[in-house]
Amino acid sequence: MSASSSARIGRIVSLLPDRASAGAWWPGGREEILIGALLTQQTRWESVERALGLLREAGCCSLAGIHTRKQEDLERLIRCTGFFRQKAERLKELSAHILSTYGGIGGMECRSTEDLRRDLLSLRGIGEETADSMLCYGLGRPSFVVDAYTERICRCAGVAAPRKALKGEFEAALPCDAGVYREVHARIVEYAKTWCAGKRCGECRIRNSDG
DNA sequence: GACCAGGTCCTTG
DNA sequence: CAAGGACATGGT
Repeated sequence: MSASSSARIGRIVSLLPDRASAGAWWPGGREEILIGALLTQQTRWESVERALGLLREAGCCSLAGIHTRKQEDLERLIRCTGFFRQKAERLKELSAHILSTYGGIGGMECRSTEDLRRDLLSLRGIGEETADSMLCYGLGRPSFVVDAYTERICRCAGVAAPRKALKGEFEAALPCDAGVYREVHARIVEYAKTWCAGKRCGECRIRNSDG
């Protein structure tokens, strides 16, 4: 990890505008956030909100609710998020695992972030991004989330590195704080949604700034 | 109709 | 280890 990579990351962060919306960028209780983190894979957030709403109405937007409900019902409720068969199955596996291993989400509090991350990654359907989203947004742990937008913004800024490396670089460049990580990640996504897609990409201030 | 979305897993070379 | 396909719906 060179000093210059940390500086490059710092420059990217400094160029990100404040979020347009105030308040929590990823709303919901801890369990809903874990559920949403899985549902949001390769899917628009609007679809995830729709599915979370349906789960709430059905009274199963919780680990216990997911655990109890028939897989077939879950598939119907989360259908709009795509990959609904896998996701329903994986939500059930996640819920069963947390309930049996920790006795509930509260039982995760006394474990180290490293242990929790390793544990989440051992579950099917939970890769690095999803695990970090769960840790950072759901459990308040300082584990920086690197997603497709982060990778894209960094590449545009001349920082071409695999996601795993980018995670380390952001964590080295930022204070170790879950709130800071959440805010930076949120800004990256909000910025990228507007400026890193379609024809506006050419106007991107990050792409056009010199390192 | 093509292409993409806040990925992950499994199979091949 | 890199590359490619599968998983699936919904919006532009």
